[in-house]
Amino acid sequence: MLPKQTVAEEIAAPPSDKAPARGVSVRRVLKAYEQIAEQLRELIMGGALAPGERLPNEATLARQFGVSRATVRESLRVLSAQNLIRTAKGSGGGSYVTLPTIDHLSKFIRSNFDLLTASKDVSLEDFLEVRMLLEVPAARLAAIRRDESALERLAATIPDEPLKLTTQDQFVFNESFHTIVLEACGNKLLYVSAQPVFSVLQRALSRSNLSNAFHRGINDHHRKITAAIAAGDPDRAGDQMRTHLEELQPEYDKVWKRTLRTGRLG
Amino acid sequence: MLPKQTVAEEIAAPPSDKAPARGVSVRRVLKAYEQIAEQLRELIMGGALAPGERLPNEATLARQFGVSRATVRESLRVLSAQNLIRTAKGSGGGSYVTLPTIDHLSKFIRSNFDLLTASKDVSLEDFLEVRMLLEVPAARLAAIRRDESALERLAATIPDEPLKLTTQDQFVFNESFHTIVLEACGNKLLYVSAQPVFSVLQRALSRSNLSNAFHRGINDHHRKITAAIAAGDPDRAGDQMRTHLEELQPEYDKVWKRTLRTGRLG
DNA sequence: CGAAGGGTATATGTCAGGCATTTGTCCGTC
DNA sequence: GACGGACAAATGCCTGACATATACCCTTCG
Repeated sequence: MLPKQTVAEEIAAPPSDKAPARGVSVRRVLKAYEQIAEQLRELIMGGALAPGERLPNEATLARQFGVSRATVRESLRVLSAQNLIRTAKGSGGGSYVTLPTIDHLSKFIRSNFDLLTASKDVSLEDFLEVRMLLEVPAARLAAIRRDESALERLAATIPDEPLKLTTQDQFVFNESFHTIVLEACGNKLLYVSAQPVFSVLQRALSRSNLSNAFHRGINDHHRKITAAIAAGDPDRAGDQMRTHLEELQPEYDKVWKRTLRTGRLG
Repeated sequence: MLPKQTVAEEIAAPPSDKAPARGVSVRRVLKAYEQIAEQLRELIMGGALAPGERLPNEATLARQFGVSRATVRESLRVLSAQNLIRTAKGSGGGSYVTLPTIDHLSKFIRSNFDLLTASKDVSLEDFLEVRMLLEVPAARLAAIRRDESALERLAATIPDEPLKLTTQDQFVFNESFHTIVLEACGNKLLYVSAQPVFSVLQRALSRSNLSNAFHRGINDHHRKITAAIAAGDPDRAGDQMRTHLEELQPEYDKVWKRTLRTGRLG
């Protein structure tokens, strides 16, 4: 007989989707709401249901799929958790197909990266490494593709009187600066890849008490990077960003372990 | 009076979460299942509910939150769609906290990137740019951190007799090669960032008919990259990867628009 | 003594039906 | 023409019940 395995154990090591026990290929029995969600999902991904389009109402879907309304609703919750549909009450309400926005995606990735920090799979060094890989080129690209509005917004993230700000406010400025650099690089895919990485690191730092000198130093860096971008000098912008990140590293080292110990959300 | 706005219009441009209509800060009314999902989610993210831990059964949750079982279930579907819990039937069943795996995350990101290609926000150039940014350093790192097993698996992805393979099989080899390079770089965060980008591009190509000469060329590149990694020469590995990607670019150009026209899943 | 087999408790999965609430629309009134 | 109320169309949520899968225990038989 097959070795006994309780549900709890199976959940710890779930069976792979495509690896059958033996040669024959079989699929796990899918619950009704999974099948419905899957079908609707494919209709959306395949373009059969265009963004903005309205799905049939729940009662109709229930009839079409031959299930109860409760089951349909559970499927719809799955889809809406993935930002594929939105649902509204009332007349003219119903479920509408939506494309996930960059920000949805960014938020989702970030919260998952957050969880990765808790696992042993990914280390602080990994985060810093990827951040360096993405933000240095982003600064370079920003210098090449800069426009007036980006430059203005960048300048606005560097406070004139840093000493008058609380640490929390400092971090708001800080976060804005890096976000705007990523926006200014003109590549939304790069933005959405780098933003969550930065964001996780940032939040780790934001829970520590940092000296005024530290914040002054950061603002200095930011000013230099901004200047290089404004000058349209990609090499200098990249170098400045690299230096900036390298000098931050020791601070992250100090804070990281404490973050893990205190728990993820604190 | 405020301008009229129907549900459908509101869905096209949903109100920002944090931007209040006027000075006072108010929150949108949350549906019951949203509140419950949010609470449970925070318990998980905050570590109050550890991975592997079992949630109370649905009836108990319903009592605790003061709602019906159906409402609790809709919340649980949301969480399980985000891979935060898994649910099993039967005695010893219930909902167990799980951390999303790297592969879950990768898959999810990929399917969202897929949708991005359909929007006008992200272009082919953006994809190629990010891919270059990530895979070139990945090849460099792989050369530095390589180990025996990775080298073996890399070699196995380069067929000796490419002409005997179907196009589809070629792509399986192809995909394996790049995936293994990303794994061999030793940074799981880099892996999970780069894999979806690569994957989207790859699938676009895989629907076109490519010449045998093309496949031979790719295998050649792969061989050179593998050799550089095996030799532990990061500079050469990076250069070879860059060349490889640059030479692929024209092919993507040819295929991309057709992919968009035929629809995403076609 | 050990293995096989059945019973049972415990959960989730699904259904049916109904009432509450929200919201767009239509229509009548002033 | 503006205002206001009735109405229709959806989702939101509830109650109660039955179906089904599964772990665990207990009995029985080789």
